[in-house]
Amino acid sequence: MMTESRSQEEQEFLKNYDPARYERPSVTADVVIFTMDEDNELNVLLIKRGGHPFKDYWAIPGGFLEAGKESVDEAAARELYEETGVKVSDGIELRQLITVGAPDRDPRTHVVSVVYTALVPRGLLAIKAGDDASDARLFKVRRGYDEHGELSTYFVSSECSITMKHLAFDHGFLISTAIKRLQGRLSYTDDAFALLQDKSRFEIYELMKIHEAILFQKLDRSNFRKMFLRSLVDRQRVKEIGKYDAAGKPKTALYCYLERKDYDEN
Amino acid sequence: MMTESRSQEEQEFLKNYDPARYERPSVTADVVIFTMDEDNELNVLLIKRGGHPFKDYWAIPGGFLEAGKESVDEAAARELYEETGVKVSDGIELRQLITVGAPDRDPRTHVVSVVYTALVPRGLLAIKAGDDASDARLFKVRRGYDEHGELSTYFVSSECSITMKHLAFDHGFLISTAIKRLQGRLSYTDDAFALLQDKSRFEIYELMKIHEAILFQKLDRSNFRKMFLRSLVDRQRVKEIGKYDAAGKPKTALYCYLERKDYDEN
DNA sequence: TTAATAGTGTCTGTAAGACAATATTGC
DNA sequence: GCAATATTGTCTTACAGACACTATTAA
Repeated sequence: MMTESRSQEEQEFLKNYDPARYERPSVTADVVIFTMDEDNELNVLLIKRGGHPFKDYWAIPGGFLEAGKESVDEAAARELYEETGVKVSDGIELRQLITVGAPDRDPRTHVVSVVYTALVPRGLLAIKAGDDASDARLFKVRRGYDEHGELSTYFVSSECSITMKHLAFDHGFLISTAIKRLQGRLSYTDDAFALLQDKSRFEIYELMKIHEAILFQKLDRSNFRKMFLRSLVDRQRVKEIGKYDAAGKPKTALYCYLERKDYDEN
Repeated sequence: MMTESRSQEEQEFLKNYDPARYERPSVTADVVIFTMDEDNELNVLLIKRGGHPFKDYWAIPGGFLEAGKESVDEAAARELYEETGVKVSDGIELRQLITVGAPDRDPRTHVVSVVYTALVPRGLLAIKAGDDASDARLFKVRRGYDEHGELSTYFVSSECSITMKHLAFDHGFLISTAIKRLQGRLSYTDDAFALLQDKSRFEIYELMKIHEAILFQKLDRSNFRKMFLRSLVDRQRVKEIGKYDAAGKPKTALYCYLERKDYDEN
């Protein structure tokens, strides 16, 4: 990023620049946070809005960018931390999904939202409602037929079940987009590993459960295993770390994920 | 997008809402515009900045979002139209690429840029420099070894050759990201068709040249043909529209692209 | 004993990539 | 004529998906 001085003339220009000349929108960083629960189902974190607009509606966590102080990525990381206690520096996946900016999507003012997807292992989650929320909890993501016989996505917690359409703002659309992206990326990224309880110690079928949860579909054990051994073990994306117990008896094999430089960004 | 009233209380809240409470960043919509030239090379449209900052540097076209008046997508479409005379309503591909928002990427003020990729057939282009630009032209995108022996991307027009690093702001990074995304999407999207001179009347190898230009790599004619017939003709993405001339003699077969609902969005 | 989980093997169809052979076209 | 372009075919390897068979473990 080149921000060093380029000319005396430019310095002069900048001194006289008035940033208030143009009408500006607000910018938020929102995060669709996914995890896996004890039942091997895909979960999404929703907060119950404590204030207007959409008071008492469920929404994805997000907050306004503090202009001049932080980048949009940093705002997203901050939001993730505030809501879950998880830090990006801990190696959590936080990836840009889409930016939405229709003038009327927020009734207060023109809000441009930069939306991220985060994949967090359940064990690391310490969920707390931020100051703008009255509640925060995980919802199981399910696909099923609604009252009109249409296949649609809905969200289930211990206390309530809500449909995509009943979320605040356009958040139903955003989560739907996030799920489709997650499904599309599954075969050529390491997204599934990010949802493992322990990346350095897992069984094949643990990973398969994650694939199944994301795709909403049962997979063939034999074929998944073949894929795993070929695409991951043979290509050194993953290492076997022993399949015998202390007594030397064969046990279910354990594997360890090998971190790599990122291959899809930049 | 739900913006209808939800409660009397919320109406009251909105009446008293003061949008000036928070410091806001500026938002721009920038567009990386690709096309193919007569030499079957990938081209990108750059403008020469007419004012500070980065005066006289080459940059991708873009402009500030008019808050409250237009969506970010509309701002990008407007920018595309101003620079090339091409309208999204004419069926031009305009796709979100990435949003960048570091506080210091623009020396004037905190600018969040939502960056799009546009794929435009050469024949439709009517390039004109916008009011903030002193020049606008197409540059061939090439890969080659720089003075340090590093493989890098650079841009060549009839008059000058510039490297990625010498573009304004972080635009080198943005174009680089756009190219990688284009390459990655090539095999599972219809991006290549968007660059055809005439989608309803083209030869197989015309499409192959586009693939080659995007991948910076020669392809095997025989194998490309097989892929084309299997994945595109058999699956009705494309239709043969005759391989005989008026006299009934066999000619190079012509194909017609069949429009479809989008499969990657939503 | 049953049911669920874990692991292996087989068969088919499809597809990618390398490469050879043969037309056709435009200078 | 040559060179570039167009078309077809062969061969090998790889892999996805369907499915059958066998162990092992836990209730």
